[in-house]
Amino acid sequence: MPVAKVIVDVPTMQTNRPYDYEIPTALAESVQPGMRVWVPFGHRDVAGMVVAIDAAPTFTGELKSISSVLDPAPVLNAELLALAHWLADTTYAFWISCIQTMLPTMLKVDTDKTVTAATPAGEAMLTAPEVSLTAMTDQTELAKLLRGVASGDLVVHYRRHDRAKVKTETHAVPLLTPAEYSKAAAALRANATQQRALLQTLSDWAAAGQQPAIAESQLPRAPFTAAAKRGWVRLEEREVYRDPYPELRGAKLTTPLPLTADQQPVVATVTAAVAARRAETFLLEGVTGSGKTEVYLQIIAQAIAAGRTALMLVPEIALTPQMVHRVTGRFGRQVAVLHSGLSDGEKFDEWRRIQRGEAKIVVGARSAAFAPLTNIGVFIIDEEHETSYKQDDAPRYHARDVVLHRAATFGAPVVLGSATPSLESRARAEKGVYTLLRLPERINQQPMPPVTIIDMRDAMKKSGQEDFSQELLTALQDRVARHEQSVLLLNRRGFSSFVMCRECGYVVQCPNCDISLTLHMDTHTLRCHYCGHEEPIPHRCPSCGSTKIRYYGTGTQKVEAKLNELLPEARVLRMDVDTTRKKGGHAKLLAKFGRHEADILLGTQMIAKGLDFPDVTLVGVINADTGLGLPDFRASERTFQLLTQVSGRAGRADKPGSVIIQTFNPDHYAITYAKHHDYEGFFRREMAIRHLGHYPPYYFTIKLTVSHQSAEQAAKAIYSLAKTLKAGLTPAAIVLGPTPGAIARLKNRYYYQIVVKYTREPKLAATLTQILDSTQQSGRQGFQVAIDREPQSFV
DNA sequence: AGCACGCCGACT
DNA sequence: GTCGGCGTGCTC
Repeated sequence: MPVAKVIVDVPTMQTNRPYDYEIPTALAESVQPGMRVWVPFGHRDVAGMVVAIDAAPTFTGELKSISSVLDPAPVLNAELLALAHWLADTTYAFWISCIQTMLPTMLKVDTDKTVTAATPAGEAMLTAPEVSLTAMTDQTELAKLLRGVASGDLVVHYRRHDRAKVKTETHAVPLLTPAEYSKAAAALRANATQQRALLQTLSDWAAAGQQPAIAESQLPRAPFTAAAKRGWVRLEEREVYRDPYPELRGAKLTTPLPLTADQQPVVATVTAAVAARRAETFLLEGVTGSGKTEVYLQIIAQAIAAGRTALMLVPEIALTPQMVHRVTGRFGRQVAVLHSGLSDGEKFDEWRRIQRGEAKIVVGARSAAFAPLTNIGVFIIDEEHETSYKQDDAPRYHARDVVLHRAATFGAPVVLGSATPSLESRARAEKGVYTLLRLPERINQQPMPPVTIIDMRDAMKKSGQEDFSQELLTALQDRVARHEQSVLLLNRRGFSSFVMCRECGYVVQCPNCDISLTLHMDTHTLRCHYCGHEEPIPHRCPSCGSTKIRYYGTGTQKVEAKLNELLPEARVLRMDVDTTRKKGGHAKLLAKFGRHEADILLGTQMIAKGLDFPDVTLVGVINADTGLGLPDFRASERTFQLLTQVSGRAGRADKPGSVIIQTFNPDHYAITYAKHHDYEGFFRREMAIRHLGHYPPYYFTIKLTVSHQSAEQAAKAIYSLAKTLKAGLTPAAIVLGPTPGAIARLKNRYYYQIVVKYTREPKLAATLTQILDSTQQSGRQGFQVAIDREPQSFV
């Protein structure tokens, strides 16, 4: 007797495995792996996912039966089901959580718990025939209802409501001939203007053989329903897709641009791998403006021509209309776009277009790595170094790993593109694991803009300004006078979280770890998140003795005000989380700047990515240092990447551009290599440092976090966890901590963590699984354990 | 996550 | 004597 293996929607360690269910004869034909089902579980009903159909149960007890099937066809195919299993294994996340992240939100089943009256006494307890307990906030009311359940006066129901709403439009199917319509019109009363207009419209549609949506007629719905009753027309509900980019439709498709001598071999090499169905990974190192996007588009075109599909990932922030326009402009409606700016309905519809094979190209942010494309011919990850490809919460996956895994199953090449590849990827290219491809020249042979480094230690003394050097102010003034535009980057990473001397640029370091200390305002101390070292906040600089040592950080609002004061004639556009919160706010601001309605675009990180304005001839970086001060071994890498990227924004068209970088650390290698646009130089230097410090890419890393409402409980748990962990490790592994989390208390929970650096640990996976299991058993009292492989940061 | 089962304090 | 507190264990 066949049984369904079901992963139930109960995200706990104990239930993180398939449960056997009998398939009722009525459903024997319809139940398939990849379908969502509704099953009895314990004392209630829950949603679940069928992951397999087996010939016989492994469970020896009495089986329960599947109550109902929620999907007419599987929502996950065999490849994606296997991917979910692999994802759960590699990220230590619950299987069901992985399944849910792979599906659009609209396919998540909402369960609602309600009560209805079973007796007259029960009726008296309820304000409505059916009362929901899920949304109940009033605790005394809830207690009252639960007593009613206990006494038998009320009965509990578990209702599921599917969010998956398909949008429909009403279409009109004309049933008469034009001649018959004019006859009907003639029979109308003289004042029936609306009916007459409707008959005319229907007659036109009948003549043209059309069955359009009634909305197109500009007539109200009422006359249509009346007409349907008279047999003049039949109304049909037809499914439509919610189109996130209606404005892009109807435009003529762009044609491929001629390739440069650099681009051509890149396209040829990758398309050869596509044709050979070879799962080779290419690292495409191309400077800003070297025409990477055109290369991607032509590779995609080749894959589509070969009858295959293509998946392209871009960072969320780069999914501007500009970018979407380039891809849809080339491939039209074959493209599906997936990103967080879409409504749930739009995402669901794009997802269904992909699943049905109607969209063959997917462009999307991180989670688009799970797009239900079949027969994928090529994978592309643009700006491959971007940290947003790693998800911060469970399942803690990296989109790059997901793509590489899928590429192996499809036998398809992967292109990782970046002007500043992550050290991990560049090192793999060095070792021959990836194939390195280069686009060293900008597309129109333009030189990279000259970069001037301003030493703020001197500049502050001269100008008396802490945010603006005289050089930067003069340059800005000059651009305003010439009606050219400027971009000003305020590097906000690490806002106020570290302590630096304004006199000499000294940042307080840990004596044991070669890493800057983090400010903890709750305890007024500086702490090291690697080894747990702690010291009081100094009042004098330990290096030069100055008293100008303070928390470092500055805000966009403050800088904007300063700018208005110093350059009153300049029109400033501020772009940060506050001004772009609204949907489309980001795009609106950029469009405004593009229309030349401002002289200076002032913003954080988000202005560094994917924007291309021909009239920008000056890029200024107000504070290049903030990233450097972070207690993060990737601080130099991130600073270099940011500075290089933002520098590439100056003078992309016919006007030459220049870059001014203000810093308190003018001699830091991340800044000097960025000045010379020297990625390779930076790579060698940083690799040497990583080697010495036993950091990635020489070592793998894993972070374990324990949290609990009680600080003592959490601390106790992390030490016992550390003991178990160390028992499963070889002596070669380096264990950092336990230390308190960067934010020791979050939402009234206390966090402790351990970081392990290792190269080869055969027992590590088993040990981690064991840790997860044991903390769940003993941890009934609210322990949470999180495992993060290759965390973005150690803090 | 829910929910029941089961063993100890302040009430009708 | 009981009602009910929430610790512990299970859900095919």
